[in-house]
Amino acid sequence: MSEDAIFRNIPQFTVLRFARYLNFLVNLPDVVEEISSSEMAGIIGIKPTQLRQDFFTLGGFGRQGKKYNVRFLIQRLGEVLALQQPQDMVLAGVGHLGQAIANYQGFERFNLVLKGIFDVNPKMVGLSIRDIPVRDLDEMGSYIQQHKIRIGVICTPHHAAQNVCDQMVEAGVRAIWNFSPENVTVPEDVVVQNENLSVGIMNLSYRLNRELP
Amino acid sequence: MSEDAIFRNIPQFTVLRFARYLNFLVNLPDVVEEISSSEMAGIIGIKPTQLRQDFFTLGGFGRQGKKYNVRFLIQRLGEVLALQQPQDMVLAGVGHLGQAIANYQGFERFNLVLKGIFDVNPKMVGLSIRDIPVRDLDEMGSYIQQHKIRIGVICTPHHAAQNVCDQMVEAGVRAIWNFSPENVTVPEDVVVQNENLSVGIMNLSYRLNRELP
DNA sequence: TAGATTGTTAATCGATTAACAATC
DNA sequence: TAGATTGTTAATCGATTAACAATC
Repeated sequence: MSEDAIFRNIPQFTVLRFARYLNFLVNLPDVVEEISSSEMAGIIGIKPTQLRQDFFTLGGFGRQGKKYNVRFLIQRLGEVLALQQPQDMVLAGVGHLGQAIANYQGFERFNLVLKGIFDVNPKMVGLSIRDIPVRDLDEMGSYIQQHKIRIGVICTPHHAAQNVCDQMVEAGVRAIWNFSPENVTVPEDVVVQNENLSVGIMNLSYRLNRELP
Repeated sequence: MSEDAIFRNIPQFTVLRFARYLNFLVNLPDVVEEISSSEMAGIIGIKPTQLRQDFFTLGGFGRQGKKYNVRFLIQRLGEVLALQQPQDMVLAGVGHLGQAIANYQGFERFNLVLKGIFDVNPKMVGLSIRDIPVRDLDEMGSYIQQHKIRIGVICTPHHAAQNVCDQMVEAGVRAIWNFSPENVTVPEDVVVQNENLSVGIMNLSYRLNRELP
């Protein structure tokens, strides 16, 4: 069985939790060298058994009787989530949300690097965000091709989202991270992750009003 | 059976999809008066059967042989998600992400109204975002009590998140929407929704590199 | 050895899908 | 009536949990 084979068919909710585990682990103080399934699960808010079952999909991350080694865990989860090699991203739409994403420091720690920023607004074009120049949207396609970018972030308003998405895909992007409220559609060989902010707050409203005693 | 009773015990993934349905529906052009389960499911990217099963948890939203009425759907989903009455929010942390959330226009459409904005940085205090003054964090507790705010949004850096969360809960907040990478902990009678941005992009990285052909 | 801990299987629980009846 | 559509049950599928063996 190839290395790659064991990465296939991990349950989708397990992948999501892998990301949460990794995020938790990298934020741990350096002095913490090992951690048990129950400590970790407790803080994240799940059952220890679920965490161990998750790790079991990959053949187990530890040894019976011993806690998990934090550095090993971080390294292995990064491998599973394909974060070992740097991956470049472009971002379109420099509104408030686009600026916030472009300024977010957290991605580089996972080898995700924002390379190009694009907007249609001439007032924005020419400015820089963290030393990355904002370019005209017309240049996006050729930039993506030239730099072989595979990840595109959409922060445009609703009405522009599908068009920008199409341009990204046309130019070679294979993963779309969509922050607009629009449900963009893509070909089968492209993945989309919708990060619609309203969904989160509506879910919270339900839980606050309907689940709480 | 009381009106409220039928809102209890809706499967958690169904609630999340209710939010997605509602978001989709409010973005529809006004001329669209009715829509079928297969049209809607196709655009959202799920099976029509799942959508109908979701609606069935509430006793069904339509009638056999007829498409769904868009206005009725919007009204009913708003009811289920407890968005009928306006709900006030406070936000702490006016970094890039905090500013983006404070400027986001999309929430008001769901009756979610940002009332108070707070930060520790004296350079920020006194400024206004969309006519809402930024106040000193020290004033947050009494503001929450005075205005009986039940929803708190955390956009602070990692190290301040738990402290800010505690202050919010202490003052009476019952729902925390947390955008910091920290896993904040709350008492049992408070709900938290973590909106960690890194989790989304890590999941996308997995799907791009491990699931795509 | 005793206690703590993870690995692993099997049981349970919940979510999704298929099928078709009911209705327009 | 025929075709389109949703309502609803039952079957399937997948995710979570419990239990305990294995190991340190």
